[in-house]
Amino acid sequence: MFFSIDVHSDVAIYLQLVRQVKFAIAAGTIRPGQLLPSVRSLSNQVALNPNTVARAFNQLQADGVIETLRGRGMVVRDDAVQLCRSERESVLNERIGAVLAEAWHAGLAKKQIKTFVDAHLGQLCETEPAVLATAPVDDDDP
Amino acid sequence: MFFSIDVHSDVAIYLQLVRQVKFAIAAGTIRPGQLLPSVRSLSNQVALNPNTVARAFNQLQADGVIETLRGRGMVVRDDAVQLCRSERESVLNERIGAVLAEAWHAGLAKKQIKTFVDAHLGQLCETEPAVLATAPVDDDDP
Amino acid sequence: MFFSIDVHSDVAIYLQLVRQVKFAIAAGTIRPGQLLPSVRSLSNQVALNPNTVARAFNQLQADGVIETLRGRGMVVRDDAVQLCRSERESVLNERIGAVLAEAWHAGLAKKQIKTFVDAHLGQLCETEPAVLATAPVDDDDP
Amino acid sequence: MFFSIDVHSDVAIYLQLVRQVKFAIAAGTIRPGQLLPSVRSLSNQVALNPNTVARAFNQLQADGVIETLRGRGMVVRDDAVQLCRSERESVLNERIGAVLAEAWHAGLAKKQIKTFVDAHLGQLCETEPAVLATAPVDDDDP
DNA sequence: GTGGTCTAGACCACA
DNA sequence: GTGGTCTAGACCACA
Repeated sequence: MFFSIDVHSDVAIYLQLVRQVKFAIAAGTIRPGQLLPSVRSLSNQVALNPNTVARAFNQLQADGVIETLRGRGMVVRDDAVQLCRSERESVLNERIGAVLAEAWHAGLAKKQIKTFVDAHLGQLCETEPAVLATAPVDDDDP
Repeated sequence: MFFSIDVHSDVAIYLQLVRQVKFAIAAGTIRPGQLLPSVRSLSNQVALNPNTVARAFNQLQADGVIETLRGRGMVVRDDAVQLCRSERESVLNERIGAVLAEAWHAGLAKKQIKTFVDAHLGQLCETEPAVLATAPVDDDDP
Repeated sequence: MFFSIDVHSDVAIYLQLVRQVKFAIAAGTIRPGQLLPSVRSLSNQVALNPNTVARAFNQLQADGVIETLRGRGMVVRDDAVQLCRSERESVLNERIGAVLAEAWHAGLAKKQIKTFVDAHLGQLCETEPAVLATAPVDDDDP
Repeated sequence: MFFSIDVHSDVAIYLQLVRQVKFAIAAGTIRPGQLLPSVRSLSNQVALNPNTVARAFNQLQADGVIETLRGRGMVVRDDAVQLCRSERESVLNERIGAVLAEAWHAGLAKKQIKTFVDAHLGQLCETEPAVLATAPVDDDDP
């Protein structure tokens, strides 16, 4: 389980962790029932203060993605996959809509916007979709 | 000169002001040589803390979009139009690219992303591009 | 706005704050649109670390009860009253049910349980319901 | 000897064990002189950490409910029945009082509280009090 | 070993 | 002035 933290990002570190865990669950890289690394071990691994990691786990718990097993650790909930998947889609869909609407209201022509979009989509095509796409998961996966 | 501020947005209020001014200049709604309202009057009009408005004006000045006319106020610079236009395009292009890349890295299929984009673009088509399109400006305008 | 914290309680301090704010909103002591005391002032008032107060506010925000106004503070949301009221009722109803069920499963006779309940309800009758009952609020209160 | 452990409960597992043993003794399901299963066998049976079971037994011993028979194991003490019964009543009585007082202080009307109580008591009536009622015990039993 | 809570103090953007 | 984030370190119950 690998996480890449960008301390210079404008997104809070603990939120970067939250997002990455959710996306990993949506992609099937992390599975229900799986025990997450402990706060201490993960904070060592990513060189963060344990409180920061704990805050991320706290958020994930509040979001219904993981739950704590007393004295054992945090485990991914059974219904986390569908939760994370639908959240992923709706969040990204909204964000795409917001950006396009902003461009439109800023006065960009629709044709211009389309040109931008196609250029970016073309670039994405060249690189493979990283870990996530290599692990498409069916719910009835072994 | 109308501004719509969303206090619930995750974008700082002063940045919302900056962005709207720049976009209005790019679209020709605000023109070079035009005198901006004073900090005091504008802060009254949009019910904002004067500090917030002043900060926005400072930012616009630092970005080379407006300049002070001694004793008269802030005025839009002659070269602001091309500045704002090119910034508008590059900023929006970058933002579009970032969102699409995020969706891609989150594991969304390219086809899925395209579906989202097309749906949003379709909706935009229905509404006219507001004030901005009604004031198309040539670069050699003032 | 007064809060009473019991540091010896088995309920976490920040949760005591959360609960008291919610109940005060449900009772009408704190109203929508009202600005909560700042983290710093409240932490001084109740002699707690600011982080602890911030954590409570954070929880309240996550629960949709309050929202932050950038640079101004935390404000009670418009829909907080009905939220807190329904939560108050459901939470307490559940807790009552749980205790009665526990007593029942522990082998207490129903008659015995009723005796206990009536004795306690009788005692409650003697004391007035504190601040809360003296401030029954209609939504269309001035 | 059956125990039902809820790992999601906010009550510590070892305390769930302690409570269930005490209630079973109060109800006569477990009787004085009876040998409890060993820590090892019980931890296997209920799939718990042996430490957890041992901790429960320690607590029961500290509470004077069970005692060690050298080389044979833990046995229920002769005076455990009256101990558990009186504790059962006082504990449950206190807990009922606490919940009702909380509801009262939260601003619920007394009438409302009564409605909740009666609804729950009604439901309890429908189901028979499980194992416990089938084993009514006299105090001078063993 | 595990997570939960609390304190203390720093730095930041924002209004 | 406001809240948000992060670090550092302590103590606790629990398994």
